[in-house]
Amino acid sequence: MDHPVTILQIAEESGVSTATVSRVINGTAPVSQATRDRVNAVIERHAYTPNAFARGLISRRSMTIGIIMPDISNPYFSAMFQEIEAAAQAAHYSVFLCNTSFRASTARETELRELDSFQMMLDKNVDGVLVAGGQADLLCVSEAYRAALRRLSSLVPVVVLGSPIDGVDCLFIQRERGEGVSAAVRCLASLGHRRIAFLGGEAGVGITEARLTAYKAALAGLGLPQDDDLIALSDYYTPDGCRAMSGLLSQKTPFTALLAMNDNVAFGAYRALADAGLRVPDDVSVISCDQFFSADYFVPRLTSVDQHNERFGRLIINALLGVMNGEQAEVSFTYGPELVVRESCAPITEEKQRPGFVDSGEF
Amino acid sequence: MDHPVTILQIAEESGVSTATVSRVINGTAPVSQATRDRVNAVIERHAYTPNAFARGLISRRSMTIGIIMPDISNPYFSAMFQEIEAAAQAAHYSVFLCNTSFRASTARETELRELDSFQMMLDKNVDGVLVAGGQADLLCVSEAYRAALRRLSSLVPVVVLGSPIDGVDCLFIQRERGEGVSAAVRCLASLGHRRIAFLGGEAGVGITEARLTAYKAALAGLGLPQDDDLIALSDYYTPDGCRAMSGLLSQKTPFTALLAMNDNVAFGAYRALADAGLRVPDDVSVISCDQFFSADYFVPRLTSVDQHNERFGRLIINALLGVMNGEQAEVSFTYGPELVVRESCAPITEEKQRPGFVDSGEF
DNA sequence: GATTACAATGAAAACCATTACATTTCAATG
DNA sequence: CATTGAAATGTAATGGTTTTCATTGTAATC
Repeated sequence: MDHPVTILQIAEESGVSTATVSRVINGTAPVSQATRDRVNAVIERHAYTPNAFARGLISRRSMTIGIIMPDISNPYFSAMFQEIEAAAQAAHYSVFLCNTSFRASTARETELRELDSFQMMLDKNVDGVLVAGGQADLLCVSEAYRAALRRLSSLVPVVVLGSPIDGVDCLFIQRERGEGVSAAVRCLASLGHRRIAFLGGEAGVGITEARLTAYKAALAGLGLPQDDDLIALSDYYTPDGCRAMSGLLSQKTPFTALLAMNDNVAFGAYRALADAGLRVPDDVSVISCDQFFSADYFVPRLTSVDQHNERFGRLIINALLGVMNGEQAEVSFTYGPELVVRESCAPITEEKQRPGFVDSGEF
Repeated sequence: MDHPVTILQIAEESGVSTATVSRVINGTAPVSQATRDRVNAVIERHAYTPNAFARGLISRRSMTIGIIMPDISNPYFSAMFQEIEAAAQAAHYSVFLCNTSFRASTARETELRELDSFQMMLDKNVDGVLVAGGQADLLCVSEAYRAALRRLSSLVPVVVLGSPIDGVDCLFIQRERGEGVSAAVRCLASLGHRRIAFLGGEAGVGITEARLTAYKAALAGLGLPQDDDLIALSDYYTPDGCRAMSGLLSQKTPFTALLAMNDNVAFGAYRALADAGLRVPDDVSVISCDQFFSADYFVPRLTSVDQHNERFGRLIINALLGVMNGEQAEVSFTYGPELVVRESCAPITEEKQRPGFVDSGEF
């Protein structure tokens, strides 16, 4: 590997001081056209790039934003990441991504990895940190986590997706998360469904609990029966959706419609339903709460709630950039969820009832 | 934001010199137990972390590896990324990810972004770069790209997925890419299929062309008819697969089986087939060349070639780590592709032939 | 013509950790 | 007891850039 060129060599070769070269590069002070041209020519010839370490040492800025996410292979997060990267680059920042959770890891491992990732952010001298969808969105946050977040946020601007934690100086961003579920339940109810199952998500996680609450409230509001046996939590991926659905089916509690946490879970549910010989929407209607990108290609096409995740991604990165600039911007996400009706829901009719799936109507 | 603690403050507060503190932190020279304890206590109390810039300035290492990938939202790449991140972290490196292409971007934009990303890698002072699936895998590489890659690789160790480019000092890793296709074609042929379509992928891209070549060779080897009308290239995503499939169907060229570039494309194909009222595998058999993770959940389950992409991800990151350590390791990927037979293929029978889909057998 | 203002440039300090080199201390060896 | 070697620690140089402060030169103003 060649030894990189330094600003001193550029300066000597251009017959100026390093200060002048620096000024040419950064435009921080006027430099005569002649000198500028001369220096630029030398820079060009050597393809010189200033040493980021030396720069950072003085400026105390790395022009890097850190993003902590559980799992980039999850479409929800990868879509968000792309928005974030694009917006960051537009502001001349690059992003440093840290994955904290793989599908197989335990909650404990995930927490440890997230705590590690905080330290990594400090090690990398990032100028700001975005924490999306980690421990912070747990209903119950450990003391260690709280302390780590407190320390992180005392050293660098931090934006967290989740509900505020006492004594931690971050910007906490929380979007409304129940509306979409309510709309979905209303939609199913309007088609005549009374026994609606809830599928996927993890107990104790903010988003899941919020949706569960909204689901129960919507059922109550519409006078529909509530049955804990119709709630099958698991996780956010396809195998989880399939497993949860199978479990629900083997339980024999009757239902005619289904609310899935996201398209992945719905995909798994389709699979389990097919295995059981049930058809969507003839036997079971399905709505997914979180549209990714492929709902339109499901067979049958999946009715899903578009939560405008890309827009939300842009919102949070801009919020972080704002905080980094010392702005005290108010953050509010005004795009309500939008139920996109496709083919996976049908009105309930007597003949469509699966044998054994009897809604006694006694609730 | 608090002003971070420096090594000098730690030194003063511990009553030693900065050199000693450094030795305590890095273990580079013996320090008496008493001093070590004292210093560590102070470090602990201040939660001191050495400044990465100052460190990097001296060590010339950032302990960061750069990864350039087209699209992290593509499961192929996100799975690879996770392997890479895990292996890198095990070696105490963190990864800096750079996405160069979004679904909507043009080839020209993508090339520019990839060139930019090279510069970003240099700006970030990464210790090594992995280039996966970009321009380098194009059959025809532009002169600008070649020059940029030459420069990059003269300054930092680089591993590229693709075929060697003259005068560029990288480690080029190329895996065998035709075997899987051959196996798939053989499988379909053994079921009696003679007219097999090829779906997805982009013309001019190494992986696509390699598979196309293998596809043609396999057909020829088995004495099956070749028909360019049965080749529908597009891109690597679900909408592309759907579009390509629709195009193929509207063309009316008869076929009874289908080779899809990957599971995304196959998913789109399923959709288009359903739209046309065709059933898998009764009317059309489908094999995907590149299994992601959800093949098992397709309805019907998708027969797909497992290319061991996770293993391959591990191989390339270890190759890069090797190159960074100055090893001249031989790289060879010994895991052949594995055809995982599921439900999407069926033997051809007269009665299953779709009306109008006649294999005249004249080829 | 003297004064002022500013453009253009350079010298040197600062940023913070690491490390080569120097010094001191102390135990072990003969 | 003198000598040797290693352990323990300190001093100061080093890395590459930015930036403050100082200096020179030049044009504008009265």
